[in-house]
Formats: sequence, structure tokens, C-alpha cells
Amino acid sequence: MKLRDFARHLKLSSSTVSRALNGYADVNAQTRARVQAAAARLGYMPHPAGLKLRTGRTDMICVILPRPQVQFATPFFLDILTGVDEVLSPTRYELIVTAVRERGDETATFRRIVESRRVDGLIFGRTRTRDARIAYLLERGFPFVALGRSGNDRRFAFIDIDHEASGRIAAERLAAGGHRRIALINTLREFNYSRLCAKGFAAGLATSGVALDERLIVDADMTEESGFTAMAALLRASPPPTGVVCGNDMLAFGALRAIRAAGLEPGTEIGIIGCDDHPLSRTTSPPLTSFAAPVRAAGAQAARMLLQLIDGTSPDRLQEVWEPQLVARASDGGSPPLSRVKLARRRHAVGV
Amino acid sequence: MKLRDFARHLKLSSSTVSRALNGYADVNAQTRARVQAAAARLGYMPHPAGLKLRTGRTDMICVILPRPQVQFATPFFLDILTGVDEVLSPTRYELIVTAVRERGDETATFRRIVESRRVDGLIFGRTRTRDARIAYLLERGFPFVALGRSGNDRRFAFIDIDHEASGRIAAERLAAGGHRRIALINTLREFNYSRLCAKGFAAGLATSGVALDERLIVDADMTEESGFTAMAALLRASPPPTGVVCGNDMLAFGALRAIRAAGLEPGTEIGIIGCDDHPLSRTTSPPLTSFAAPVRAAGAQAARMLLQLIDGTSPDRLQEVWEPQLVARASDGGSPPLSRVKLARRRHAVGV
DNA sequence: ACAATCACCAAAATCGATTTTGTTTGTCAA
DNA sequence: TTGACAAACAAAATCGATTTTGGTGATTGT
Repeated sequence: MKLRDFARHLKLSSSTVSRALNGYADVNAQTRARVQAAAARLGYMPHPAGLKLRTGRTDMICVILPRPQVQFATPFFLDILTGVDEVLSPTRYELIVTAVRERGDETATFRRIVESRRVDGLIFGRTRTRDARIAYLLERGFPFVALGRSGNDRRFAFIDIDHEASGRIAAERLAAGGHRRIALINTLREFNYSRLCAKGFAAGLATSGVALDERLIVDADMTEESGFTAMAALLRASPPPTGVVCGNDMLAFGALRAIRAAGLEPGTEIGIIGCDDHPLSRTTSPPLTSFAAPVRAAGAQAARMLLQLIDGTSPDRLQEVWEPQLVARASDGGSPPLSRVKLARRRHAVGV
Repeated sequence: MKLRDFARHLKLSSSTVSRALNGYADVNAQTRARVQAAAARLGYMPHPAGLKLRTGRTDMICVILPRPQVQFATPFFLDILTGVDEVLSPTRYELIVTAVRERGDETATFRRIVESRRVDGLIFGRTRTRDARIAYLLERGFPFVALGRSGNDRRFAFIDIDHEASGRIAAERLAAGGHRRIALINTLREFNYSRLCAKGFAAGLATSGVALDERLIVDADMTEESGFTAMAALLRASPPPTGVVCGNDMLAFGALRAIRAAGLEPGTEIGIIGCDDHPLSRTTSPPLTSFAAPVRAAGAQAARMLLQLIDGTSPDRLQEVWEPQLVARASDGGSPPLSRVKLARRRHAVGV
């Protein structure tokens, strides 16, 4: 049923009906009520295409799906989507999802989306320390909210979790537990939060009076396998670390496995702290100490920010950094570090 | 830049330009080439709203995001999305995602989507044994592809994995390993694949000459915690099972933890087989035997089917059931079952 | 009683594409 | 020479909404 039919049925002109539905003042209150009641009863809804053509709005918000290569590192992406949808669904906006296909230059994806004029705004994550996508969007003046900050520019809307604080708190906590050789298995340095985590980690060691050994800081992509490989390598150092901070929980799962494979007991002989609070982290053995990431709330907030941005709010007023929340479990157990001799003996025993 | 401007720039009428771009015959081949070259050079793209209003198509495909309550049981949802997008992106179709918000009646979500006339077709999963959503869509004649079959009706397009075969193969495999008391921790019976899995499991036991003990079959929702709880309860049976099949890997993770907590060694003292091949399954201890679920390929195929359906292919010709592929690892180790005495001793020792 | 104002509604323009219908050429055959 | 026909393009109608403009009848003030 289209507007004209609906109007004819009400014995009114389509313009009056339109104005009644949109709550204009110059239509009789009684008529307006009658029209709105009839619309609800007959289930009249304006045809989206006609509406969009006339108003110029697309009423669509796009969330960018990162490349699948690292998807298992983001079990949280669904949470983001859920949060965004939660905010969008009571509004006139629709949520659309576009995956990044280009291998090399993600900017091409963004260019395509912007130029197709199909969406009013963009939400995406995995911000880089120097982010070409952000530069492009800023240049085009296209509305977007980034999940995470970037290094090069600050004049855009973002919501981020303070990974610098996570890194610092984790380092200090292990140091307070008596550890003096503390490693960091970080996520890829190209991502901005990874850089911040490393920075906080270094600061935490410094304030705790623990020397920073560059050889105990390694980058890894965000898979369990990388965590395993990185931890296994760290355990071959001499002396090996007795505490380790991981850039995310998936890496920590791998690290736990490597520690066990080396014949050591995580949580008592080696302290380990993750980051992100993966749903399985409470079930590892020992349960993994980590930092809660309220991803769903962040997605919702990003959506709210984007709507405000589209409504004209300045991006400078739409910037938030949330404090991380430590989820203390058993894996960072404050045991004293093992002696060098004891460790060497164990390494020998399991043939690492 | 709109069509009229573009046409003026070419010193042609907009109708001719439109016909040239759409490859009509009654425009000079030379002119057509000139127009298409200019479009590529100047980056002209028809405005989506105008196009949709005129053609009536929405060029949108909607994928339904299940309720977050069980999201962690579906780390594969992103895979589905990726597969769908992979097929859609070279076409004129756009992918949109809508989350189910209603707690009770999911049909309300579907009604909203269909009536808003914003999408040309639907993809969704978690089909139920009796599925009201499918009934509604069939009644409305709205194009959709279901990920999974349903019990009540068959006249719709679907793609499914043969969970009946998985259940059967898993049961037979454990039986062949010498197990005689085999349990099933199944997913919720309201989902159709869950029912099929139980059916296959029973058949597998029957062909192997193993008695089916109803008390060893339990339903659980799809979380790690449920798996733990269910397995712990099973271990309190007398005699306890020596083999267990899990409806998905997340449940199996929980079961593994429960087995360990009871002081037993999974893979040698208790055989366990999962289903879905979660990315972490290769890293458990012992690595989990499971069934590969080519979710991404299934998503892609669902998208292809939906496009064919929209193009007029009959749903009867768009039905596929894929065979599961066993991924043999160590967790189903073919060791002989423990004696009742030995088990009892262990249970006593760890205080279960 | 008459003009001015106001409330209410209808008619027409507009958004940007596609598609149908018309018009101008030029060519060819009768 | 002229009518038929085809090729190539232009003009106009159309999709379904919103918004601007304009007009009618009633009310009010003087």
C-alpha cells in the first residue's frame, strides 16, 4: 500500500496524510490522530526508496568487518554488532555490515563505501598507529566513529579502552608478586592499542623498579598458536621469565599451553596475565587473570556517538577512553620466582 | 554527480546515457563505449535511492543475528557473514544484519523485516524442529535460505550439515574403541540438528551392539559451563560412562574440564568426541576429535542459493545436506574402559 | 458589512534514476 | 520522387515519498 492509496482510503490528499504522519502543526489535531491511528491499524509504512530519494538520507550505518585472517582473535565482534544494533534498532537507522576484501589496502574498501553514497556513517575498529583509512575519511569529511585511537590525528570521534593502563597495571601486579623477569607477548605493533600496551608495560616495570629486558618483549599475531610459539621461545631464554603479560587472552591461552608443555605449572611457577577477558578465560587451568572489555557497551556507545556526529556534534566532544577493569583470577599467582637451577633442570627433563 | 549532469557533460540526453550504461542495443556502439569510458573515468555511479525507487528492487540481503545469550556458542557466525559477503560483494547486493531483540517470539522480528520491504531475501540459522519463523515466511512467500532443516516442512531452500551422520559416526567410533557405556551431551533439543544428532547417536549405538542408556543422554545449552555441569553429573552415574559424544565443541571443552576435575585423564581413561571443530579444539589437552564444519563455505553457498531463489529457481531444487568430515585427534583414544573398581577409587580420591 | 487573518487542506514541484514513447535523420526500394 | 523503415537519440512518464505553494472557507476586528 502506498501513500496515495492510503490517503484515498482516508479521503484526504497525500500531502495532508504525509504531514499528519510527520507531526506537522498545520493539520487538525483530530485529523492527525485519525491518520496515525489508521496507519497503525492498516500497517502503513512509507516506502524506504521513495523516502530516501526525497529526503536524501540513507538511514544506514555501516560496520566494517575485519579480514577473516584474524577473526578468531575477535570473538567480540559479534558483541560489537549486538551493541550497535541495540542502539540503532529503536531509531530509523539500519545496520549494514561490509567485509574488508582487499588484502593490501583497506582504504580501497572505505573509498568504495563512501563513494557509493549508501550509508550515512561508519564504525570500525583495529585502528592503526598511522591509519590511512582515518586520514581518508577525515579528508572526505565523512562521519565515522573509530573503536580505538590512532597515532597521527586526534580530530575524530573514537571510543577506546585504556590499554596503556592495562599494560601498566599488569606489569606492576606481577612485579608486586615478586617477579623480576617479566615478559610481554604483545599483539602486532601496527595496531595502536598494541603500542599503548607496550608503553604502559614499560612504565609499570619502571615504577616497580624492575629492569626492562628488550629480549623479553615479542610481537605476535592474535592467535593461540602464536601465543604458544612466542612463549616457547621465551622459555628458552636464560634466565627465562617468571611472569608474562599477554596482549590478549587468545595469546595467553597459547602461552599457558606452552608453559605446561615445558613442564611448568602456570599460576604457581609462572605468573601470567591476559587482556580482554575472553569467555573461556574463567575456565582455563588455572583461571586466567585478565582485563574486562565491555565490548558490547562500547559498540552501543559508538553507535550513539555516530548518531550525534551525524546530527552535527563536533567530533572533539565525542572522544572517550574507558578504564580497564582487572579481573583477578589465579593465573598470576604471586609465587616467588624459581631459581635458575631448578628451571634449567625442568627444561632438561621435558626436552625443550 | 547525478545522471543529468553526467549526460550534459557528454552532450547527450540522460536517457541515452542510461541506456548506454545498461547496455541497450539501440545506442550506437561507439557512443556506448564513450559513455562507459567516461563513467569509469569520472567515477559516475547511479544514486541508489533513485535506482531502487524506479526498479523496485532493494538489492539487500539480510542475515539474522541470533540472540546474544548464546553467542559464544557461535564463534562461527562471523564465518557465515564472511562467506555470505564473499558471494554478495561482486554483485549489486548489499549485506545487512539485523539482530533478534524479542525474547519470546522471534517471529516478530521476521514480521518487522518482511513488512518494512527493505530487503529482497533472508538468511538465518538455528532452525527449530517446529519453526514458526519458517511457517510465517512460507505463508508470506518471502524468499529465504535456512541454515539447517526443520521438522515440519520441507518446501523451502536450506543448506545443512548431516548431524545425524555425525552422531552415528561418533557413537560407532567410540564403540569400536571398546567403549560400552557411551554418553551424549547434546545441545538443546528444540533445535533440529540437535534432534538429528541424538537420532544418529542412537542408531550408531544400535549398529554397534551397544545398549542405549537413556540416563546417559542429557541436553545442555551450548556453553562451556553447561558442558562442565553435564559431564560432572554423568561421572556420578554408576557405572559412569567411559565415552562421551558432545553436541558441539564448546560443550566438549567443559566436559574435558569436568573429566580432569574428577581426576581422570581424557583421551586415555575417557574417550570424548566433539562436533564443529572449534579453532581451539586442536589445542586442548588432549586435542579434541571433532567434525569439521565448513561454515564459511556454507554461508557462501546459502548466499548463492538465495540469489537463485530470487531469480526464480524453485526452492525444491535448492536443498543441500553436506556430509560431516571427521577430524581425528587424540581425545577419543581407543583405550579399554576402566574397571568399575578403579573408577570408584579415583572418584573417592578427588572427592567427587 | 468588509477586509484581514487563520486553519486546514489540495495541487504541484522535487529527489534521481529507468523505461516508454516520439522525433529526427538517413537509406533504400517501389 | 516518395513512402517505408531503421537507427539514434530526445522528451516525457513513472516509481513513492516530502515539501513548497496556493486556495478555500470560517472567524475576527473595526
